[in-house]
Amino acid sequence: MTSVLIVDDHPLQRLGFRMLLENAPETDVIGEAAHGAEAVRRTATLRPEVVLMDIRMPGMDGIEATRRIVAGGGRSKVLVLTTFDLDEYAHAALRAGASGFLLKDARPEELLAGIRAVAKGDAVIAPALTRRLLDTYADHLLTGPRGRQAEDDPRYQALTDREREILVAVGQGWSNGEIAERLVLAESTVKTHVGRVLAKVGARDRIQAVILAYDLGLTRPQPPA
Amino acid sequence: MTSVLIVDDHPLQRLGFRMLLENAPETDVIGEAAHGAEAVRRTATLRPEVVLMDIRMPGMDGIEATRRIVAGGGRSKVLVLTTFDLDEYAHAALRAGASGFLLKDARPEELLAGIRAVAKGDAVIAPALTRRLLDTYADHLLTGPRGRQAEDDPRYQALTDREREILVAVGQGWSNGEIAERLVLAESTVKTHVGRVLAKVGARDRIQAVILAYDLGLTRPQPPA
DNA sequence: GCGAAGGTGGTACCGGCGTACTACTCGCTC
DNA sequence: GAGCGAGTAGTACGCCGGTACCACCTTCGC
Repeated sequence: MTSVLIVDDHPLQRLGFRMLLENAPETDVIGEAAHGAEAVRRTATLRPEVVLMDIRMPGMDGIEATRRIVAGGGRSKVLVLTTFDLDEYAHAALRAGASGFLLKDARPEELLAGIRAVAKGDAVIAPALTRRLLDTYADHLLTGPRGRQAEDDPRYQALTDREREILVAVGQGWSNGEIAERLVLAESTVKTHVGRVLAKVGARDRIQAVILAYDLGLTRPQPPA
Repeated sequence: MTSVLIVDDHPLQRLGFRMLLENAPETDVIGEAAHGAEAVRRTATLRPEVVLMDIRMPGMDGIEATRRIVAGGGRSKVLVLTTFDLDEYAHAALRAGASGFLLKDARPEELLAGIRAVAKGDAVIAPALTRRLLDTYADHLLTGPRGRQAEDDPRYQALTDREREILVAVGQGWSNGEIAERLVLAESTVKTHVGRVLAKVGARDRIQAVILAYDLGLTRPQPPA
C-alpha cells in the first residue's frame, strides 16, 4: 500500500485524484494540500511515500515546494503533475529533485504505474517529454542526424510554389492585407490562396499554419534583442 | 488500431505478447519474427507502426536490427524489450534509434501504454533506467539545455503567472474556447486574459503571440509525425 | 484547338477574435 | 477597514479571417 499526499489548488482536481487512488488497491490517500506551503508542512507530518504535486498554485508553487520537500531529506518522493507539456516546467521540476514528471492528460493506469515506480525509487517522465529529452541529449547519447525538413513533408509537397510563398508569409505573422501589399495582390486573392493552403495541409486556421511553418523549419525562432 | 510486429527468438515469449496484444482493443499483431534478419525483412514488407524488439537473439541481435530498421527510413518505430536492466543495452538501443526501452517485467498496461506512446511518436524508458539516466545528465539539467531566455525577456517578466500560462496556451495554437475548456474557465475570462497578454507584450493579435512564444522558447518546433 | 492546372480576382456570409467597458471576489498590504 | 493587484466573468460591438461560391486569364501538354 503506497501512501499518497495530493497537492493541487483545485478541490475538484483533488477529488478526481482521490477517486482514482482510493479505488486502486495499491494506493492510499492520506492527505491533501491546496498550495505549496501546506504541502511542505503536511509532508513533514504525514510522511507520505509519494507526493502528487501540481505546479501552478497560489502562493508557493509546486517547484519550490518540491525543492523544500526533497531538501528535507525524508523518504517522500515527489511526482509532479501538470497540464502543460513545457520543457521549462519539466527541467525545473527535475532540477528541484522531483522523481517524476507526468502530464494531467495521462491515462489513469499510467498515473498509477508512475506512482508505483516512484514509490519504488525509480523515475518516470511523460513520453512526450522523453522524446525531446532524448533529442536534447542526442549529442551525448545518439549518433547520426534524424531530422527531416520541409521538403520531405507530404503536406508541404502538396503545395504549389505560390502556395508555399503564402505559407511562409502567413508564418511570418502577416495579415491577409499585409501579404496582399507585399506580394502585390488583391486581398481576395490572398484569401483564396490561404484557404487552399489551409485545406491542403490540414490546418484549421492560420494559427495552425504558423505552427506548421515553425515545425517544418520554414520560420526559425528569432531570439529577442 | 496500432499494428505491431513481434520480434523474439522464443516462441513461447512471442505467444505471450500475442495473447496480450490481441486482447487489447487498440493493438493488432500483424506478424512475428524469430531473429534480427527476419525482423528487418518483415518490417520492410509489413510496415508495422511499432516493432516490439528483443535484444538477445541468435544471429543478428535486436540492436543491429533496430539500427537497420531505423536507417531504412520507414514509419516503423522500434520499442526494445529486454529482460536485463543493463545500461549498456539501453544506451546501445537508443543510440541505434529505438523509440523506447522497456523491461520484460513491466506490467501489461505499462507495455500497452508504451506501445501507444511510441506509435504517437513519443518515447518511453523503463522507470528503473530513467532514474539512472537523470542522474547521468543531472549536470545538464542544472543549467538547462537552451538556457532560460524567456525569463530574461522584459515582455515575459511583465506577465503574471496566469498570463504566462495563457501565453503558452495561445502558443500551442489553442482557440479561446479550447483554452477555456482545458483551464476550466469561461471564454470571456480567457478573452480578458488574452487581451491583457497581447497588450503587455505588444502583440497585435494572437498570431504575433504564437510567434513570440516560439521566439522565447516557450514552444518548440516538433518534427512532423 | 482543347482541357487541366495554376494564378488572380470578385461577392457574400458568418463566426471567432479583439476591444472596451463594468463588476465581483480573493488575498495581500497599509 | 480601505486600497490594490490578480483572477474571474459578463455584455456589446466592429472587424478580420475563413468559406463558399463564381469568373477570367495564362501556360502548359496532348
